[in-house]
Amino acid sequence: MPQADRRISNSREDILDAAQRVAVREGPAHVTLDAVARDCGLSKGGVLYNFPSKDALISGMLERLIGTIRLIIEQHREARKGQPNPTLRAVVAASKFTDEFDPNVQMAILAAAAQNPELLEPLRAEFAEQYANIQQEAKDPDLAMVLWAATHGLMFQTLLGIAPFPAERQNELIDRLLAHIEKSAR
Amino acid sequence: MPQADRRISNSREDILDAAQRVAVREGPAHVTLDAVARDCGLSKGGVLYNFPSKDALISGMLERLIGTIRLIIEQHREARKGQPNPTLRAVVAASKFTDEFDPNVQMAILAAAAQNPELLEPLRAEFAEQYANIQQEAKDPDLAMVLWAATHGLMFQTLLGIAPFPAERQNELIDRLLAHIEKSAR
DNA sequence: AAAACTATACCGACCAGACGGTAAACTATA
DNA sequence: TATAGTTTACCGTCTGGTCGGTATAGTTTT
Repeated sequence: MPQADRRISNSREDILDAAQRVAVREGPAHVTLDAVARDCGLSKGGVLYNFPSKDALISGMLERLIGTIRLIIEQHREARKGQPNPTLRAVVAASKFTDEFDPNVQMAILAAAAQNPELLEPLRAEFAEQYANIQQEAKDPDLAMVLWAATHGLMFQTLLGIAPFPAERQNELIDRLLAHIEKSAR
Repeated sequence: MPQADRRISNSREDILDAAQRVAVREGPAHVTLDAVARDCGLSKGGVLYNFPSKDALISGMLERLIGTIRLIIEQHREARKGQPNPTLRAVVAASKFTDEFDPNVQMAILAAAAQNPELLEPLRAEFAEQYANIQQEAKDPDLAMVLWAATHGLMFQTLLGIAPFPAERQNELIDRLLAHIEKSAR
């Protein structure tokens, strides 16, 4: 990503921004090519020039989403370098910041994935990598997996809006998770 | 639900059966009123007579799904009556049988919920009840929640096809979960 | 008991709108 | 002037939903 590339066309980023805005503002179902085009001040043709299909657009959204999450995780992991279970702890800690990512955006991706499961491939890859790292670092791999899964359980519950407790309680639980991990490392 | 009621019209059940078949056979995106009607040998009008809207149909699917899962959980809970954490252990144990419910069916509901989150209300209610029971029964409520969440994490991973391990490993993990619960009860 | 009436369950043609995608023409830039 | 980027106009399809109509069974009226 040299500067040249970015200047020539930051339309892609603009379009992805617009797609997110549309998802947040109008709901996951309204992330259509027309709506996105309208929002970013481009024509539909212009959008389709940058993303040759709607699936490509959704893919772009997911990849960018994973990218930013990855960054957060990486920061947390850096801070825990040398300590036990750095990846697991980073992932769990990062999950506290998930609220910043609007559920509607994630739901838009999920809805698209219902029609074309391959769209989730980047997510699968990310999970596979996390899995490998966590397993390798863990003294008790099974326990590590349980705690990793718990994080996802909490995330999905809030994503779908079916969590039976408020956000603060969820944060408590995440802290409890982290405590568990530290205890298990000893 | 006296017998009379059921005999007068089992169309609703027939339609729900068809909707499931369509979801499994053609994928979540193809669960349309036309497709369901075709599959159950009714006309679209007939389907809409029984379910006044597509949302109503999806709602029907979800409610029936929850009903059957509830049954399984109830059986497990009955078998654990008097022991500690009966609900939590029942829910976790029942999650082993989730594979029997085709992901496509669940994805169809999820996709519809992206357009109308209220559709998930029955699920929210079910979760709230599980939550209340589990919390009340647990000696360590936080830990119980972590394990409950872990179950959901595993379920969602396989539902979305992004689990980084095979089904056997997942079952191992569930057993590990159960072991954890028993240990924590002492 | 025959006729008139009503309710239930269903049919199937049709519609309006949304949506993804295409193609040709235009524009600016290097 | 060639190429990248974008616009405009249009198309075809899919889909949820409406609506008038029908057949059958049951109920009331005469």
